[in-house]
Amino acid sequence: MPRPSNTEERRQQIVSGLLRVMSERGYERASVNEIAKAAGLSPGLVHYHFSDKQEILLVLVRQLAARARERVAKRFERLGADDARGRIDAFLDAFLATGADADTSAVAGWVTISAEAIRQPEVRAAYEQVVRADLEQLEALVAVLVGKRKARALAAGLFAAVQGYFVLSASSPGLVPAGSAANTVKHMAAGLLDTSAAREGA
Amino acid sequence: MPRPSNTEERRQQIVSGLLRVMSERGYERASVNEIAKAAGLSPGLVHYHFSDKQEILLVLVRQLAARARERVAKRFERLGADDARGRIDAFLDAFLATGADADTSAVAGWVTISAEAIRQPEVRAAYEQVVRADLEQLEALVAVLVGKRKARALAAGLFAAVQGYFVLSASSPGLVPAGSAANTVKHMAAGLLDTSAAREGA
Amino acid sequence: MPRPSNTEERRQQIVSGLLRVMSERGYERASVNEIAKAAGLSPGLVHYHFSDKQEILLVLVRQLAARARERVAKRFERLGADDARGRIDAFLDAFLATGADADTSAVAGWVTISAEAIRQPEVRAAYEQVVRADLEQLEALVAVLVGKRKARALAAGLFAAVQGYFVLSASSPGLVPAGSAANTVKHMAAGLLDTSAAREGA
Amino acid sequence: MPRPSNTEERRQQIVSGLLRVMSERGYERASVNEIAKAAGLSPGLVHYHFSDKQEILLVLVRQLAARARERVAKRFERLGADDARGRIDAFLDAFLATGADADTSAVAGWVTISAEAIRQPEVRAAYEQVVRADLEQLEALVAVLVGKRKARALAAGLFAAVQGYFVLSASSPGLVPAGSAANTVKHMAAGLLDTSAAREGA
DNA sequence: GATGAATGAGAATTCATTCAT
DNA sequence: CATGAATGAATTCTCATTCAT
Repeated sequence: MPRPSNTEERRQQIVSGLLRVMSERGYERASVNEIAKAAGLSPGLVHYHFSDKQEILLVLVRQLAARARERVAKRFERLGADDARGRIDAFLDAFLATGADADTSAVAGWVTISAEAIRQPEVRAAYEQVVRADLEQLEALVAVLVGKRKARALAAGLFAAVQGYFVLSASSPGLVPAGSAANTVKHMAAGLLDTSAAREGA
Repeated sequence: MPRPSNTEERRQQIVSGLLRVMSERGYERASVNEIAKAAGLSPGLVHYHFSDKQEILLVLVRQLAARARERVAKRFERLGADDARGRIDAFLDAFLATGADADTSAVAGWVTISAEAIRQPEVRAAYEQVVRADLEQLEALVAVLVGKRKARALAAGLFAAVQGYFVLSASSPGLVPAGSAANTVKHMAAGLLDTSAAREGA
Repeated sequence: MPRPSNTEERRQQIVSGLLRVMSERGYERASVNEIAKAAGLSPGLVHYHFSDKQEILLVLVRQLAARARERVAKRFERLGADDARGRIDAFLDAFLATGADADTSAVAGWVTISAEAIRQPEVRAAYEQVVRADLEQLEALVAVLVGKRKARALAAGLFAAVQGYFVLSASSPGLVPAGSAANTVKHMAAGLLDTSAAREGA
Repeated sequence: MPRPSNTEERRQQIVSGLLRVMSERGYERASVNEIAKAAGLSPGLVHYHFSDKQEILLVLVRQLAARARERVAKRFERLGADDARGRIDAFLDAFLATGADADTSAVAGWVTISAEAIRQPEVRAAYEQVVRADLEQLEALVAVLVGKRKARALAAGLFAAVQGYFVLSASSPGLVPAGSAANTVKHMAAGLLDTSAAREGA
């Protein structure tokens, strides 16, 4: 009679431990020992559940992305299926209203991940996959208003603004007026989409 | 007759070495040995010219910022002193026209620095200082058009978009339509500032 | 009614697992986890049936030796009890005809065991015991032809050649002409024993 | 004025340290720390002079082989260039007279290397290269007496006997009559080559 | 100024073994 | 008998920094 498996719970503890330590010390300096300590586990157990440190990071990438998607989905539920403008705002709110201001360590973690994606091919692959999915979702919403031709660039611009707020709020909190991020990006969206839509329509 | 000091040249070589190695391997994995090799110098000499690795990074932060300021200033020369809109576009072009598309390693280096700024207090201080200076410059330009009250938030939004393009182009090149960054942010600026200015003026 | 013991079967699975893994990775790198996996069992069970990793190795030593003895005995059955020359050839064939050419992993395992015997006293003891038994058997056969005085050294020489073929075929397959081992050692035996016997007889 | 390089001396110390420790504990259990201790150096220095543990082993393989070649060459000096039989005996003496009996740790090291060559591709490559060179040298000598057709197999047989003596003397000293190795293999050679030569000539 | 050898403190990772179930 | 989670020591390797020359 084997002991009931608690692997998923343990893996989750470890992933959370990585996020906690990483947001305080960066990925490289997040030693497996400290991750284990933060998770309340022994160091050896980390490598029992994960083949290496990078694998923990990859799970974290997907987990943070999944959380964001859930926030988006939850906001979408309250909106009509054809309210493209409302959905764009909801998308931006989902990322910035609770992302940049609220969950400091998730934002710090995400920015750290972005930087790691520059050189670690597997991290980059995971990062690109989730970014591509988000971008495509936003692009589809934008396309309703301005047409497919311009949608990709405009969506990228809005998404860049979101990512930029993450960076600035993690690296230089205090420089960005508190609570302004979501509103400002929604204004940007309005400016981009209304004038574009107008011109497009003309 | 003492030999003429080549300290400044050596320091520059080392800083450039750090940028090169860092853009390929990140800051933590940029070992002093590799920095020295990239600089064509011996490892020992690095510590003759810099007290520690972090000091090289701090110089690099200021150097990358100075280059950006120069690009801005050069573009300003061609514009009238009262052409606020032109100056905003010039500012954004200075960062994105040559920044995101051209100098890959500088962009990768800058994104890496942003992430390091999250935890290393001295890096954060240097980073914040240059970001604050840039932001204040942009804010002043924006204030001409929309008034001081809203300028900070709007400038922060535009600057966030710039930083976000850096991140995306470094971590996920290919997801952002090539060459679209500068134009999209200028459109954002137009949307933000024209509607704001209009409402402000009304 | 207790369930019927499958201990022997399990032990055999584990020993075979060790041989398989060891022939691919060596003894030290043959982790208990991999041995268990190769045996289709759980890691914990390995230590239920064996007190430690070395004990598995000791059983393997005796098992490989027993297999060789069986091959020798089987070949002896076809020969007259007084055909000393035939028996020597049969002995050599038993080791080399199927040993060096056929069962790659057994040969690799045996060579690995030889090396482990250099430092692990218990492995050495088991190894020496089986080597001594083989040597004494061969020595007795040789003694019939050349007398006791020279038998030990000549038997050792032939046995050394056998062991050497094992090493070469495991470490550098391709350097030894395929299929030549048994014949060459039988020629060696002929040369050694006939000239010795002649001189002895003279 | 840099400190004069002592790299070669250090590398030699480390290689000797590996041989010493390896002959007592095997390759896997020869920890870098102990190698360093045996070499009288700090652990970090080992990795300054060698990229990894395996590189030390590769140098050792070539060094042990070079020593054997030198012993062969020294013995050849005393012989006429056309004395093929004398040269074969000299070759065998060079390996066995001082090899198996005298330099215990070199023999133990070599046997250990043979076993490592089974799985580590780079070790195998280095091992095969030196074995091939030795074999070809012996084959050329043998070919003078028995013709090219049979030379390879006979040379391999004699070389196998040499390697087998190494294994037995390292793993089971006491089972081989002391001092008998060289003579026995020379008798084997005589038996093989004289009967072969006779038949060849007939 | 310059060199590159040297140090020693971590870092990730592996693994035999134990043990609760 | 059986499972597989858990432990903690050991190991290889990296690296900023120092220092003799």
